[in-house]
Amino acid sequence: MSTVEQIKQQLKDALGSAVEKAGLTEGADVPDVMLETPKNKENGDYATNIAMQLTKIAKKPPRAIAEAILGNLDTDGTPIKSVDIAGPGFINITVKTDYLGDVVKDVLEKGENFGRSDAGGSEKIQVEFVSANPTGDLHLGHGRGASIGDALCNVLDYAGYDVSREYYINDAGNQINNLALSIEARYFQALGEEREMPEDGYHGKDVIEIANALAQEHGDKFAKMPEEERFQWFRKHGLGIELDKIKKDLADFRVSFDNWFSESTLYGSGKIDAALDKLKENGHVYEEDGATWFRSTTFGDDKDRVLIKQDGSYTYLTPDIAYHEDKLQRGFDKLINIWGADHHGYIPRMKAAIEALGYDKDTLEVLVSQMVQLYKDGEKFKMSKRTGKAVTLRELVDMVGLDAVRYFFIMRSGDSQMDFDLDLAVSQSNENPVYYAQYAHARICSILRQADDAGLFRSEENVGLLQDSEKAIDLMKKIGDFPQVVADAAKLRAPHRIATYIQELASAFHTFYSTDKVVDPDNKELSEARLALVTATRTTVANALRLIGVAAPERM
RNA sequence: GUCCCAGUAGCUCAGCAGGAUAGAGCAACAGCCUUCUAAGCUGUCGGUCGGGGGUUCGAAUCCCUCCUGGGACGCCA
Repeated sequence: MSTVEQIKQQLKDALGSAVEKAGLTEGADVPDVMLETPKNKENGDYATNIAMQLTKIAKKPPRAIAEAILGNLDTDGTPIKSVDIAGPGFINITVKTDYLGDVVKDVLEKGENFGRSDAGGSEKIQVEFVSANPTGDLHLGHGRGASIGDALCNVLDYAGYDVSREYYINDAGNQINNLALSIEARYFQALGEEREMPEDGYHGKDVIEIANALAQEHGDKFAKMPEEERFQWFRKHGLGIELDKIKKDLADFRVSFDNWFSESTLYGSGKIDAALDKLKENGHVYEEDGATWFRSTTFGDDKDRVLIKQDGSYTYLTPDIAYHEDKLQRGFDKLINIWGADHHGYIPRMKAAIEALGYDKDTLEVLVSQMVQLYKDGEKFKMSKRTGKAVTLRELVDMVGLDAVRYFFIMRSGDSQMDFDLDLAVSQSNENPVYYAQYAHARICSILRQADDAGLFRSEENVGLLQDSEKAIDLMKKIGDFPQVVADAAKLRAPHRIATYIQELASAFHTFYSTDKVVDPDNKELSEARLALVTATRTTVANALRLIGVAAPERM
């Protein structure tokens, strides 16, 4: 339990027993004492609305209840410095600040593990994200999904969940056939023959490059090959190249996976039939118009869905159901999928399938990452120079830099559509929020270098001296919040909260820095204490930045 | 037409398992570098939380309805 959690628990215990002693509940269920942090500092360090919540049970006005609680509150041995009643009946609590030194010590002791908690109770969660079809380059939307997914996984892990990252490779469907046919057409074109692209072909430049390379390396070898053999060869080759490219793009984007799950393995293993059988046994499948249907409307979907088409092949849904069954059989308590906004209509049927397979529908959570729109010079920026189509992730990173891209994608909640301002992201100025936090880190590193030169080193002995400064107190409080921020971000699946916190933490530091001199050879003890604080700040900033995949530079 | 997401300061957005006087960054304006990095700090300006109803001690937050923007509605993936 973190230092701040311990304080809060003590406050809750003290308030809880005061409620009981005041005889306000008369055997009724006592609501949990909720502590919140008031927005306004004037209202103390913590506040509780317990008096208002008890109005129904105690049948008294909230202020009278609050007075009764305070009358029975035993503050001895608690961190409580003062309490008062405010507004409609809030109990505001101001806490003694001695514990803040422990926060600093805690950070220094835990280092890169400061912020970790066991809030998640080792719940086994699998997060599936990106999962772009291996038929072309990753684009902006995938980048946002990757940023959110990776940060969410980091946050879940830090908050004590047992997390597994997975990428589902759609390597079995029609789209791969189309890729093969597209390569084939481009290949013949490269040999100088007239060839039309297939109807649903991939017109991207990457396919042309693949075909040109084949023609250059192998000449007309494939033209002489039997059609089926050639097709299979192009299929396998194209898939391999596209997938390798995706893997490299993601690795360069600082995103990694525990497992790359191939859709095609579902076919050989009999898992698709097994899933279909299970749906049939549970009575959710029927035949109509020569097709096999899933009665997903039973579980709230708009309409029933086809599982096996008239031509005998599966729809996209069928192997996907088998895939989710496979995930659940692997023992995960919860599955989180991060999908692009264009797939959100798919959610009800997938949840229906989860339910039809006999699982609680809340076992699957789908987070939708909304559209990204690039802006440049105040206007929409759409076209990639290279392909004439959507801007790829790699191009975006080349334009604005990895840290800025990761930061911009994570600083907004995933379920808002976002405008990505290229000019702002590129600008190396105070307009760009990504530098604010990085600068705090670099500044601290600079202070530590200078302290080192001056022969001053951090010491935990006199951290009590830090309480002389209001700015230092605010900074320590902010640091102490970090474990809870991480736990909340994990629970609410809201990794963007880490970015919000980073801004607040950096702000608290910059404010402190502007007035409180750290390295001061004339005041050794205070310097040592402040060096301890500043080191703790650096650790916290670095840990938070690491969670969202942004670098913490030592110099800028 | 149905469903999903969004609508909060000039701009981009936080806040939304109900809480106090709605926040931040940028922009604008006024200050602060002989002192650890001014990519910084301090202050000012800026709001019918899309409109209208409702629920209650209390609503940006929950419910209904309408408006606007985006997306999805395939035996494609």
